[in-house]
Amino acid sequence: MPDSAIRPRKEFGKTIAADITHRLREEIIACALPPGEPLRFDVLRERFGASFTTLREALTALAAEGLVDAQEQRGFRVAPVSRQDLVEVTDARVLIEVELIRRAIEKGDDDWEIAVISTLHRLKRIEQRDPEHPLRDPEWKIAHRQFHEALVSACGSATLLAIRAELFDRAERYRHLSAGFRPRPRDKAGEHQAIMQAAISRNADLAVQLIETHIRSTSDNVAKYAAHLLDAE
Amino acid sequence: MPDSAIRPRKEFGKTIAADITHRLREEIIACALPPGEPLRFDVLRERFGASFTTLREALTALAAEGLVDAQEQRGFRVAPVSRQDLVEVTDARVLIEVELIRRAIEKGDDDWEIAVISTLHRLKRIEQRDPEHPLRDPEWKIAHRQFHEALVSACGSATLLAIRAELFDRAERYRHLSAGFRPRPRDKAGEHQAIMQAAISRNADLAVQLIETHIRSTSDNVAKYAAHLLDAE
DNA sequence: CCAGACCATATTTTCGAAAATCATATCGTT
DNA sequence: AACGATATGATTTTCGAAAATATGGTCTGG
Repeated sequence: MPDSAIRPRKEFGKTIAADITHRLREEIIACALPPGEPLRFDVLRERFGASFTTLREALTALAAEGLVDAQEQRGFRVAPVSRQDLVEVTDARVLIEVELIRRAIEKGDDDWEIAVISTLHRLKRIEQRDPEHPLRDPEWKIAHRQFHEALVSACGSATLLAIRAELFDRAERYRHLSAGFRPRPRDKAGEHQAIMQAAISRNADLAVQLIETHIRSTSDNVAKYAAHLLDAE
Repeated sequence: MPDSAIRPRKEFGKTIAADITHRLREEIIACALPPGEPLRFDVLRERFGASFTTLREALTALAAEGLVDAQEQRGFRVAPVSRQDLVEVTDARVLIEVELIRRAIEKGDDDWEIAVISTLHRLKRIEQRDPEHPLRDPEWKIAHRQFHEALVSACGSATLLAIRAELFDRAERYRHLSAGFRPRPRDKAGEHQAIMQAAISRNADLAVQLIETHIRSTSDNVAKYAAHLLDAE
């Protein structure tokens, strides 16, 4: 699926508003639209080719997700970043993800195991192609997300999965923020492998501990290498 | 502030869209708009006196909160209720509220104690006026919400407070759903008093246990007395 | 030189018409 | 009668103009 091809007006079956919401979300997470950036309608109108009201709907939805900051009567801007927000997002992620991993390990069936194993396999394959800059590869991003999603998918709560997904997005934006300044990725491949093994062997305590470390060390890395961006705002 | 007076076009400083979002949220939580009800624009347009696009923005925001169900190309409807959803909301609330109570008890200062005590006092005063039907009194609803909000307000995480608030709204809708069929309110006054005392005396374990019981028994009550509504859909 | 009022411009917000899409009824064919 | 295609009406979705509001600069009086 060549994304460079001319993009159809909208994806099949979807409203334009939903499509714009999706594209805006991607750009904000990737920091193509940097934190704090004012989102003026003229500019967005040109960039996304949609009308005022359609854009407004998309921005409102993203504001509810915490990726956009709505300032009444004064427009929208990309949600600013801060050290405090990074800490809150990290904390909330640990709280929820830990619980979901426990539930998934308890409830997961054969399909769950297969999903965990196959998404990790796919992730490793992509990492082999370009071991230096995984975060820049959009396929790696998708595969990484899908692996972590597969891990908790069997938890049994759509409500908590939706909350988890929002927090994951907000955290991923911080990862992108520091991506350009980080010297080298840690041994993520090894961490993911260990998490998978703990999950499949139903060792909940170990899986929980690994996940917590995984989340917190990523966050620490961001705080370290994006420090100048976090203190500026 | 007589709400029966002619409502101004919109509240001061707010956009019409934000105002409509607020009013729609209230009506959905109160089950004035019953679960599953289709939300057609003609009807809403007449009821709320706003245009298509403004309503659409409000509905999109509420969809992100889980109170409205957006069906692509086929409009919106009030989010349906189900036994499964009630269980998920209850579970998620316990997980988060328990954590927030712990943090608030650890971090709460004098202002927090004062807020907890005074919101409970206000709640008890309102209950004295009409001990039979507290849920029908809109002032009781507000006071009840403010007491529970005060309890966790000192937790230090705006992110988790926002998530908690959404879950509280969704749970309140279920309370309203069963309100008409419940024979008698339990001794809520006593429960709130006990929670307050545990919190103020910094007995985190006790407070956590009381809150969990409080949430779960409310949920059980809903499941019992609104059973016919939960299985229908 | 500063503070406040005023105007002009930029930007957001709202509206209803028009286009797109879906649901339903009707008809023709097997 | 059953089925599929098609037309018709109902409903949602999108658009750009128009109204409302904020912003920034200029002028005036102290």
